[in-house]
Amino acid sequence: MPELPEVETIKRGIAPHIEKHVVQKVIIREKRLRWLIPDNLATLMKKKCLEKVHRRGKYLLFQFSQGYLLIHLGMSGSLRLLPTSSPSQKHDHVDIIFNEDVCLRYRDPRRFGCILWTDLPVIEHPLLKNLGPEPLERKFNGQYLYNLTRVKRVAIKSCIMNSHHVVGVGNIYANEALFLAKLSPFLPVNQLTLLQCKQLVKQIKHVLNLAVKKGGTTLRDFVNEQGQPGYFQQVLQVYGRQGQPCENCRNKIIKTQQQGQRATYYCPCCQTS
DNA sequence: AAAAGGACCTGGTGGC
DNA sequence: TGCCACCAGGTCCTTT
Repeated sequence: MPELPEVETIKRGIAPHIEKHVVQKVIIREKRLRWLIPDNLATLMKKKCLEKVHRRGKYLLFQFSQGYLLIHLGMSGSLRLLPTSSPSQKHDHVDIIFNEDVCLRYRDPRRFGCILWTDLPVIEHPLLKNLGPEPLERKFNGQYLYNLTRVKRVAIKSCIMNSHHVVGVGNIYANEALFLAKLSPFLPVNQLTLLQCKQLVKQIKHVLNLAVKKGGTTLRDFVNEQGQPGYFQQVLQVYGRQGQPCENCRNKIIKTQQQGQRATYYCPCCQTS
């Protein structure tokens, strides 16, 4: 389930191998992702030079000599670099072929991801233009979070997972950051003090930076561009640890469904405010 | 207006 | 062994 660290890991892995290369061929085996892959995508991309790979939130942006390819991995998507001759398997929906040694292969069993093309300046694309700041940039700071939340009453966990407020924080890292900041996931955001906002932002940045360093989190199916897992799951403090002792106070970690939505993991002893 | 819930999708798991 | 219900989760859309 790729969150920001996983997408960043993939970006760093693939970029050196495909930047400044020209697309020779695009194979689309299944176009029914979250939205249909455009019919003319292969024509649009053929013979175009990939200038640079960017990331915005959990989106990968492939900047071509003209136009951008947008890829989102949903929760089960992966991008790997393979020799063009390697046989495709089930759920390998798209190949972007640069030469016989370099094929960028998109796999997504659950098809929650998307592959789209835009000729607009990419930040004006409807999927990107309303996104909040990048969590690792200075614009995302305690004061920003404090100002944003004065008139809202949602639970803090929902707030930081909302991509209009800050991008890239999914369920795993939201749970982890709240634990490290010693904040209850259910706390209404307008009750946060400025100090608490600063602590939470600090921990979000900390946990994301550490996860990038570890090459992401692999719970079930995340693999990097080489098909290898990440190692951040070894550092997880609460996510997936229900019934196990809190590393801080040894009380049991609790798992609940947050308003029937995503699973929330927390320590009821340490995360009290 | 904000918040909550629904929908999309498939593989893995656990119960019977 | 087989069948089935259920869960996982990112994000847009719809409903409250």
